[in-house]
Amino acid sequence: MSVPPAPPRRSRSHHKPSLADVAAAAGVSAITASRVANGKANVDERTRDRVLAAMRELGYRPNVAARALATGRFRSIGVVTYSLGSHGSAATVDAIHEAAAAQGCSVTLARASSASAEEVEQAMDRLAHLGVDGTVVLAERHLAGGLLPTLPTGVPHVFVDSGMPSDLPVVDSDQRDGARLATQHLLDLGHRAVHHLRGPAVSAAGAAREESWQQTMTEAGMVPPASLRGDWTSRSGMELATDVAALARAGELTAVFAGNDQMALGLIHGLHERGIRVPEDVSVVGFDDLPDAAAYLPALTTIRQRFDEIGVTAVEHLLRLIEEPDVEPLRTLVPVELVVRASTVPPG
Amino acid sequence: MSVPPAPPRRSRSHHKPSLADVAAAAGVSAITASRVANGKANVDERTRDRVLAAMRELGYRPNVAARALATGRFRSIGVVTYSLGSHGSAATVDAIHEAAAAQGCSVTLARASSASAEEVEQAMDRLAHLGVDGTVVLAERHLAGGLLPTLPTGVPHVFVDSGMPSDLPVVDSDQRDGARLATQHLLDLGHRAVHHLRGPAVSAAGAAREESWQQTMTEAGMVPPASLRGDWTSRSGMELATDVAALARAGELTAVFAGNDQMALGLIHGLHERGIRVPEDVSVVGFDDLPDAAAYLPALTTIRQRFDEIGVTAVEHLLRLIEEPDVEPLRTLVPVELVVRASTVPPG
DNA sequence: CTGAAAGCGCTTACAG
DNA sequence: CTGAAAGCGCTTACAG
Repeated sequence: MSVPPAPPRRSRSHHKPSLADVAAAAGVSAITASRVANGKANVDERTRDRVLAAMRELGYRPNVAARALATGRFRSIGVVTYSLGSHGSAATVDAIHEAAAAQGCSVTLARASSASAEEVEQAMDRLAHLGVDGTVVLAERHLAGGLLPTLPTGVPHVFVDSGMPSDLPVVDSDQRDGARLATQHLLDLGHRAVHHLRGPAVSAAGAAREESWQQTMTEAGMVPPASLRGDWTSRSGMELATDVAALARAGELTAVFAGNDQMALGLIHGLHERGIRVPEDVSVVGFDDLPDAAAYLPALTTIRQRFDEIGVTAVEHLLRLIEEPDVEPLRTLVPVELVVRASTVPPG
Repeated sequence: MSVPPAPPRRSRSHHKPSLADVAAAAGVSAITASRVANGKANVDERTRDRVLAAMRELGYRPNVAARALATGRFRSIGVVTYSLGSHGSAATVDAIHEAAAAQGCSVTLARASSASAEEVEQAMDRLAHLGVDGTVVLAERHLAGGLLPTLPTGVPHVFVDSGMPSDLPVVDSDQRDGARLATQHLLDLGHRAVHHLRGPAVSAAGAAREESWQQTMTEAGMVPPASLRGDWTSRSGMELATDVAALARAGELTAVFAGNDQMALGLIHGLHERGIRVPEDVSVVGFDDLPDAAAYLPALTTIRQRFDEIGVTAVEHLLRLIEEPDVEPLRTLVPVELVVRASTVPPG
């Protein structure tokens, strides 16, 4: 008497279980299983339990591709970024990611490997292929501006940290207020010769900080001197120390508002090498409040940016735009804060 | 005489054009259009040009969800990370992203908001739902170890920067060699009392560096003193300065190998506050070579990690595992390098 | 070199 | 509260 071959046990096979497998195991239709998978209310409690048990038993995972294809929504947002190298962009991406996850959205990265408009454009193009419901773009003005005409249509965008035209949704730190705070702090300390070490020409944030520094000086009755131009790196700060040292020795400079913490750090290093002490001879204020700013020598007085809030706000805006494409685009300015430490004192 | 209404021009509608639209516009079948979209060779050149032109004209973008559903491949890799806060993880993610993009893969982030094993596990679970072909996990040993039993099956994983069991694919800096290099550098300078400021207990990298420091000391005929324990932050380095200063004053310490640059920075700050000079009184070596390490005061001697190469290698391994699931898992040690700057000198 | 047909796994109205 | 049927947009053998 021959033993009949065991029937193939489909639902136990090594193939990833589908909703249909779950449904079969639970003795319901795929559509009911789908309802359970999506947490819909209109399912009998006992049915739900059976389906849930089947899912657990089979190790069911929904197939996002199928879901996306059926719904037309990817539940994913894209982030275009030049690089994660700067603390600001890394922290912002971190916050974006957290906020997106809280909304059940995943985050897909698209990186523009160089700072050229084409690169950013290509990155966005890739994203458009990648299946996202919207994107947040971390980029400087010239980049974002250059790619405006070619933005992939169909999905909404939110811009962070850039000086985009006012009819576009933008989230940014209150750059102008930060620069005002920094400059006024130095002025309040009694400095009259407050110089500015600005960021690269292409940076909208750099431009805003410089303008606000100028304005603050002017309103205080001072003539703002020519600003020095760095490129955000500590190396550029070190190099600029030559000029700053000369000005300081000539008595034309007692304080510097650096466009960011890294340049401030480099500047302090360079001044030290030339025998000029911070803060005794020159006071320095930065911008960003990097995680280690309090550990610099001297501990750095700076403007704190709320990268976390920028990220959260950007996601909030983007999600609203995804839901209601016709809603008015918002511009949000995230407040900054002056953090006084040891690098600023009254002029000697 | 009434004008007949214009026929609806489907292919020009605001709806996203599908491959079928492209095919219709080009006068070919969808399958031929698909071949062109995927760059297959077996298409007549003139046919290809027609299809390409139609794609351009319609602004066609492939629907990744549909493609993934049909092929079973997402062309996307997941990255599980605790946070992008540290330069190391941000730089690694950056490199992963670049390498993945070069292979036509997108990168999806999954963030474990706390350093608990459950969090990392949940993050991986989310990724499994998110549709990735594999994941690279940036996590400390205890985390990765704790979640081993529950790793989502079906997709391969590569671990970075963690002390996983040897049968798992791991990519990591050569931590032991780095610690040896740092310690030996101090020894070669003539220091005998080389202390170690180690990372948190849970860190596999921290443990490896400590062990290698101990071994190097022992092999040089020295008895390694008790190490001090920080948590990677510059703040913890500042706090540990109290103990280090006491040891230095007692003549029991002339050099410190700090587990990372941030702790080194904080330590130097704390020592300075207590009137102990680096490098005149105490030499300090870090680990990482952060972008600003050369701008610290003094410029920091440290061990350079090649985060870019770690990321690239991790992607390489993962992609191979995706292609051939049965391939032997590899462990790769990425070389590190000693960078000598101003924070180390012979003992006074 | 080109195409007709089936199917990937899910959800969405529409019924009942 | 539950289900049958169609369809999301693409690709994959299989023919020719």
